[in-house]
Amino acid sequence: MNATAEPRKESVSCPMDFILRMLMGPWTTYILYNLKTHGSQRFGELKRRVSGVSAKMLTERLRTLEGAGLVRRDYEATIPPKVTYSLTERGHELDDVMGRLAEIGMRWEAEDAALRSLRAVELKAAE
Amino acid sequence: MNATAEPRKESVSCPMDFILRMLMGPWTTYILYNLKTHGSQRFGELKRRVSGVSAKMLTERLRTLEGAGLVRRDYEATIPPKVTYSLTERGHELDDVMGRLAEIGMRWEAEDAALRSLRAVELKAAE
DNA sequence: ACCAGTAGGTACCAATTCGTAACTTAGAGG
DNA sequence: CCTCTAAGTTACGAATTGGTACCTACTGGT
Repeated sequence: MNATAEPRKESVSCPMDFILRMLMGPWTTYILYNLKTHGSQRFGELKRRVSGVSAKMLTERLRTLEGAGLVRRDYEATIPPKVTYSLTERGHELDDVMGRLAEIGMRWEAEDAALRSLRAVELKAAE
Repeated sequence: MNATAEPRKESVSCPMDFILRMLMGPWTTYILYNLKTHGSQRFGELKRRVSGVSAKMLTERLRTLEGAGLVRRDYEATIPPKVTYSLTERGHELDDVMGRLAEIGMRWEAEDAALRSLRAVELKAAE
């Protein structure tokens, strides 16, 4: 975390920042989640599963993930081309952290929901 | 994600997506890191530490973090107003995960650097 | 002949994002 | 009286982003 005045843009420094920027790109979590739970998949298959994503975005995200070594791309130049994506070893290194994040996220969501309904009850009682 | 009428919002709702979207906002990791390592701080202090951030962004990020319950905002209406920010309990729940992420990020960075220099050496040897 | 599917690439377009600059409030110091 | 400060808020504007539409090449179905 360098202190002094720098055009921060490319003076990366925080390793968390880099990795989070990767994980959090538009559809990234959905893509990684699908690759993790459904295993190796073709482009179209993945696109259908991550419903709503455009081909452009999916391609771009997959290329980025490939560049970071999280995803492997296997290209078969058969006549309808067949491209298969899967998680690499490195991709699987995130399983643990992602699991914890998901767990925390769900817990917070539940806590917040409980708080909200509690407040709703109090409001009703106050009437 | 975005605008156009999505079927997605409530159907899948990856809890990780929510939490990552929070963590990854523009300056968020720097802010959380600073609050964690330097403890409770005033706005200006924080702004100086997270060098490069604009007041607008910092305010917006802090408000979001406050809304998510990760950060506490203590406002003293003294004449030059004094506003102090600190991590909440919930904010500290991320310490562990953030640490792991940072560790993984640094390891990957080191691995990549090693690979690059290895390749550089090979290139030189091939000449 | 025409359409669909496979895995994209490219051009364009609208919306969102983020930075900059100016304004605020009220007291303290000169 | 004038300016400075802290912690913002608001308005404006440029840049980035992500979607849509259209393009490739090839084959199998009707």
